[in-house]
Amino acid sequence: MAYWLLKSEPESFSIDDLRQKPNGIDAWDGIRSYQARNFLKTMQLGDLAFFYRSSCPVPGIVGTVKVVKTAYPDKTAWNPNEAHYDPKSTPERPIWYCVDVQWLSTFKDVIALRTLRQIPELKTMQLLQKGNRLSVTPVTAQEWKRIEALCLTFPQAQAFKKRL
DNA sequence: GCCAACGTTGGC
DNA sequence: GCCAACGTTGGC
Repeated sequence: MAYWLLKSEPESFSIDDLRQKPNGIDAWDGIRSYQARNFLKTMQLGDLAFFYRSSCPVPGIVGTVKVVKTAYPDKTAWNPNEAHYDPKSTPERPIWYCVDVQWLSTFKDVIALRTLRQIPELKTMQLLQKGNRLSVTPVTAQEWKRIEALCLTFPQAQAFKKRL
């Protein structure tokens, strides 16, 4: 089982948007970076991911999700009306892929990027590396555990633990 | 709004 | 295949 971090801008897709989908499940689509796509393709059923919100007043981790469907062609790439339309990708030769994720938990408080930077054990996080722009990054088991420990100080910790 | 970092494009 | 120009991301 692997751990990940998925970025999303709350103005386009928030963790509440995901939670309100049927069964809290939706496609993590619109990824148009080869590096990020390659990570998507290595995801396995049951992998866990942090939901990170970016481009907002307090960027940070807001909850967790689970991979419930492994990589399959991203249909939004074929639709000219979609923001992430890419004519180079076709149903016959798809370039872009997505996975399905299911909402697991929303933290009572965001774990701000600013907070993450202050934790010595998290210095290795890909998210925190200089110039990192990848919207899909791997998280090590140690990093996951360290952040989970942070979560357990939050009031909603019980719910979080139960769901995992 | 600024700008650093980085990926992509396209001329050569 | 090089690399300058350009576009995008995303924190601040």
